[in-house]
Amino acid sequence: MRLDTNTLNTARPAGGAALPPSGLPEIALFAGCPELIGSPFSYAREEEVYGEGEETEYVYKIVSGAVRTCRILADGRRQIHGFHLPGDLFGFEPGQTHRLTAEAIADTRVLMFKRRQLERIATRNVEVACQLWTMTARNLQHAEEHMLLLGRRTALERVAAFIIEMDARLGGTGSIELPMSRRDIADYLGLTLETVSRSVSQLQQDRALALSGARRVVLNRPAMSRIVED
Amino acid sequence: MRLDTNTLNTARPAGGAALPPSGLPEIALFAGCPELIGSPFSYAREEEVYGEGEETEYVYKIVSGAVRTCRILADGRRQIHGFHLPGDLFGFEPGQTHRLTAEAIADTRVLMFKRRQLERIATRNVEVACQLWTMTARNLQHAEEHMLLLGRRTALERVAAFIIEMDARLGGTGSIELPMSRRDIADYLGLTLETVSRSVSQLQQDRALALSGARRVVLNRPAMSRIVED
DNA sequence: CGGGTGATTGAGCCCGCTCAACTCTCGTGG
DNA sequence: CCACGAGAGTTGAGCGGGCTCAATCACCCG
Repeated sequence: MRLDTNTLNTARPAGGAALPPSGLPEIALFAGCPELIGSPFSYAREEEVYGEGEETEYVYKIVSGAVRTCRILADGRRQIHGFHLPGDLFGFEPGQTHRLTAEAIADTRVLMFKRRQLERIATRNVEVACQLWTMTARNLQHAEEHMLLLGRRTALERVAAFIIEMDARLGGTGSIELPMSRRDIADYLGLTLETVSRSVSQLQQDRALALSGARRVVLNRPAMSRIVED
Repeated sequence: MRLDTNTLNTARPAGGAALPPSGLPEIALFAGCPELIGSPFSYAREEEVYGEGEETEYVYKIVSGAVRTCRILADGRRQIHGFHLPGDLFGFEPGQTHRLTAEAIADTRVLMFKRRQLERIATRNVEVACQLWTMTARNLQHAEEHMLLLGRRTALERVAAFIIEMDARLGGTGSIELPMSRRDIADYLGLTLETVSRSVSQLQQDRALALSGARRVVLNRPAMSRIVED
């Protein structure tokens, strides 16, 4: 299974950590675009970044922490559409208003960019316009992969695919610290938190992964891949 | 629930039928772009238009008929990502290869456009580039809506939402002819064909819709909306 | 040491799946 | 005109994966 990150990756060196461990992340949005400078901002754990229906005024790039974007039905059912990790860009949607809600999963630092300014540059700079389109396309690709998962995968396959995706996005070292709760995972995978927990236990029993605490995961890559193979 | 068509609508007059009932559909892809002329082509029912992994050489615009795009797992599980109806554009994916398979649901006539040529024009014509981006964005929006459906909706809600979506895309008259089989609907909604059939029967019993034959549907819009309301 | 949050585990149930029989429609040919 | 067959759709019976509800456990942080 091929799960691409749904991110425009500018800060992350190929195959390296989520952020350069030493220096600060660059403040410009794109490498070739020094006139786009972001304003640093912070959100506390569980704080809303923007809500469904709000004006799409800013675009955000995560420096540290993590953000979820989701939709909620009137009766409380929630579908998380994606998780955004350090280096990821989010909040860029066509149209005047956000169709999703964005909330910080952990204490999160971001850089904010004026959407208007970004668009103004995109109309002039083909490079930037292309990067924006690529980002939207990558989001679409991720969504397509996720639809297959939601529509046709079993609970065990979903959880395994999720862990593999997270490992890939967090550096691909095979040893990760999940930033989100079981409930968040469940709402991302279209399951209940109990089923997620049971599936993780199952994977551990099958020696496909090892836990230390609930969130620290070491994966047995071959075994995990075998579960989700298509 | 707001379900947008995932189409770049150029041929369809606002609120009108899928195609102007009289004249032929225009042969150019975009209204303001007469140099892009498509070649007519036809596919028989169940014929493949392109397969997963093939080169993305052409973009297609449907003149008549219908096409599904899907992914299939090794064990036969299939997820249909979308249906493409007259006036819709499909086959435009970033990257060198198609990530989805496209097949004709019914005998279908299309116009084919060289992807390369389209991209060449897009780099020069901001208007066209913007339309392409809007199309990708609309596909993404549709995908987001669909993820909520696949992850958090009941079978009855899914089927009701599907009929509403089809009505909207087929003219919004409240009386439609479904071009696809129960199996196709099932693979779109992440259900089995039996469950789709049962749900349709249920909706009929609840007076939310009326059938004549399996594919001709007249909907009771208020009752249908009540079922999927969020 | 409690207290609180998050995660795990257990027991039972139900929605949607599986398997199977039946019906309906429609095209073909006698 | 009906007979027939094939494919699509419907309906029924029973099962099971994932959900619900609830109890327990693990881990922080005072």
